[in-house]
Amino acid sequence: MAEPHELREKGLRLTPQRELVLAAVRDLGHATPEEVAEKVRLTHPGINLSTVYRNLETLENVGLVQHTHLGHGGATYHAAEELTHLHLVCSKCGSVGDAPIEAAANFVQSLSDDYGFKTDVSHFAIYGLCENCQLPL
Amino acid sequence: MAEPHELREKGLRLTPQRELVLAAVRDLGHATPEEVAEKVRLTHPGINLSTVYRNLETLENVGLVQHTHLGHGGATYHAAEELTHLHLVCSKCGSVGDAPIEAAANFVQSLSDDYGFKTDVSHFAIYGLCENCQLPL
DNA sequence: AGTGCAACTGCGAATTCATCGCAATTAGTC
DNA sequence: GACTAATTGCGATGAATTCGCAGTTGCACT
Repeated sequence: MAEPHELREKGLRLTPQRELVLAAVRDLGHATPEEVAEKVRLTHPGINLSTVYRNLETLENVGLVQHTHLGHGGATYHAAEELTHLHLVCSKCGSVGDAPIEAAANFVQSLSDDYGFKTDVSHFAIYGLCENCQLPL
Repeated sequence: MAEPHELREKGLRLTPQRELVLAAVRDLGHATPEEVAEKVRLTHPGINLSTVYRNLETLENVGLVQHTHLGHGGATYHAAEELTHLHLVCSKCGSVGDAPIEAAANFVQSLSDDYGFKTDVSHFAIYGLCENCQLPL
């Protein structure tokens, strides 16, 4: 069959490290580079952190993964196909909740209509207080 | 008269550095700590970066300034009274556009109704493509 | 299967950004 | 004018990310 691997289709070389990084991102949902490295090390202990960073960047360039800024400093990565939700980041407890993308549809539309701004929903993070953290102390 | 200084009203000591940091944030609209330091150095060359960081933190604690994450790593600070707009951050050119908060009112409301999530509009950054960067190459 | 080249990896060093400890200074109080 | 605690400067420290380079390895082409 010689079904070409998805990485090869993107013009990338197929290395164990690269496959594992992609798999880790898919498994983890969203994860920091550090977490990805940790996951990869389960099956490939020697992998270097630089390699993880470089592969995340490469995979992002070909559109297989994407990153989001969920607050503080670090970026978190997720698989590109998994763009079915918004991230609701709690500024207090740091939890990351989900909401369907449709919840933002009207908002996105009106930003486009009124300001010519095309909101990139995939790079979208929403800050606030989650339900739990609103409870009285 | 003896009109007490706004900083003293908040229980803070009135130092030249602190005043200048606050003034810089107000002048600059939004700025990184580094940019604030640069601005302050125009009139107070010796100011230390740590002092800027500490004062930004202090001023944030008493509610005179706030910070937002506009993307990459760094936080940007703005005066608290200037919370009248959303930040539309262009992922390509990095420009930061404005839109009135009301543009998000429905969206915020529905997140609250449907998910119990209280969106903190002041800490809100919206990623996407600005009008210019949508133009054909 | 063997060869060659460019892409990729590992590793350590270098950068960048933010925080911390401590001694000297200084604002505000009496 | 003197006292005390807050604040500053400065250098060290720490975390996160990037970079240079030499060695390795995928894969295209015999």
